[in-house]
Amino acid sequence: MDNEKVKELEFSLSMERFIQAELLLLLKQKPSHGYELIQRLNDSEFKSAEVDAATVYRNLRRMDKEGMIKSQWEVGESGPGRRLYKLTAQGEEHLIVWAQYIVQQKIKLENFLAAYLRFNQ
Amino acid sequence: MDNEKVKELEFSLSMERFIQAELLLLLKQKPSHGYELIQRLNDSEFKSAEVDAATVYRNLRRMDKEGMIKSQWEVGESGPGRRLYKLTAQGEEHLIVWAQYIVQQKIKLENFLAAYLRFNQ
DNA sequence: AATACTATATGCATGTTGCAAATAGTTGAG
DNA sequence: CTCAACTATTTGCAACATGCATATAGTATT
Repeated sequence: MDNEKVKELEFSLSMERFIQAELLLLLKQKPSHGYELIQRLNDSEFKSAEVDAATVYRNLRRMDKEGMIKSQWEVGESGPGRRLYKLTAQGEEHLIVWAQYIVQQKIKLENFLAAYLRFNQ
Repeated sequence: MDNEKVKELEFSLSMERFIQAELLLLLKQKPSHGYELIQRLNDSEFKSAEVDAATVYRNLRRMDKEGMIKSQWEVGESGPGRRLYKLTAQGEEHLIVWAQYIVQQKIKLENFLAAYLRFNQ
């Protein structure tokens, strides 16, 4: 476990940018564009509330700039142009860090719930 | 499960105010003041990084104002004055909602990890 | 021509955090 | 006695992420 990198995430994030992890995973499964990712997010098992489109587009642009994903403008046969995103090698590594971080967060929640239940019975 | 109330939390929080849940639980276990709560948080099983004092004090004041906890100024035999916090009935209810919310978040993380592992093997 | 759907981007107010710094009483070391 | 360290709380500020609303624009349907 690369605890150093998990620490880096810990530093600036709580659970806020969880959407990034979701997007990276979806893009690992298959390249996609923003609009489609929004639909896939709303279908996926790991969603809670309806996602906000602006948040998705903004996070995609950020990850693009940071090199985790790369985009390519597509003028399809129909509909407006769209930006097709693909996961990069760097993004794949980042997803691993995310997974480690999420494991830790899950443990944290479990510890909380254990303490909560222990005290409630 | 009171999904309406869990929804309310969902609305404005991601995982940011998780510290509130931790504080409510600690105060349910026993009344405490801010400085002590910081130490208890750093000892507790459900902590991740070192907690920031300002964040603790601010959240305590907020929850005080909102009626989830109530404070009482104490001039001890030694050391500077301190604010002793106790959990209120309303706070106890709120903690239940938090626990429900945390269960949901935990499931969300598990679903993510399941999808991640499924795709990685 | 009007409406709906696909598709992306941006502005703005709001809320939370971390760090730093201010304040202040108490205790212990030299 | 004085300086440092510890207990204890508060406030200011910049940074950041989000949600909602809005703008833009191409395409398809009625």
